[in-house]
Amino acid sequence: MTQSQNTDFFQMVYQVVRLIPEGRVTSYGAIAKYLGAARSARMVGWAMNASHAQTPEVPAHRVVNRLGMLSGKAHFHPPERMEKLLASEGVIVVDDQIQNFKEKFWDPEEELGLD
DNA sequence: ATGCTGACGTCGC
DNA sequence: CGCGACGCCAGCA
Repeated sequence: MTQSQNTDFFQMVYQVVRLIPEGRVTSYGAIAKYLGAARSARMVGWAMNASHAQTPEVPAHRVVNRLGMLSGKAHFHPPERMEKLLASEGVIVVDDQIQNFKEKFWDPEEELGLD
């Protein structure tokens, strides 16, 4: 935390999202919570908005709402790209809903460690 | 400069 | 147990 803590929030989100292993998914709130902004889940999604501009392509398709629903699917290029990527990684999506979401869920706090 | 919206989530009633 | 309102912060009208 020696660094700033302003707009770096976005960078933090990208960082965590990039750590998501293939075939796994996480939720905006999980990331936000891990960053210490559980009430700022919206910002996580907003960060995803700019994620496409990031050099290391951020796997935003691995980030969904806590319901396992492809809420941001409509924001992809094209929208079907999201489930296509997920399906390519072994994540089954039906009706914009991830199957076995709880099983595919990847919690940064649990995988990366609380700290 | 002010206000509303937005890829969500939690708290309240 | 179901629905409503609020909070978070940044971008855009």
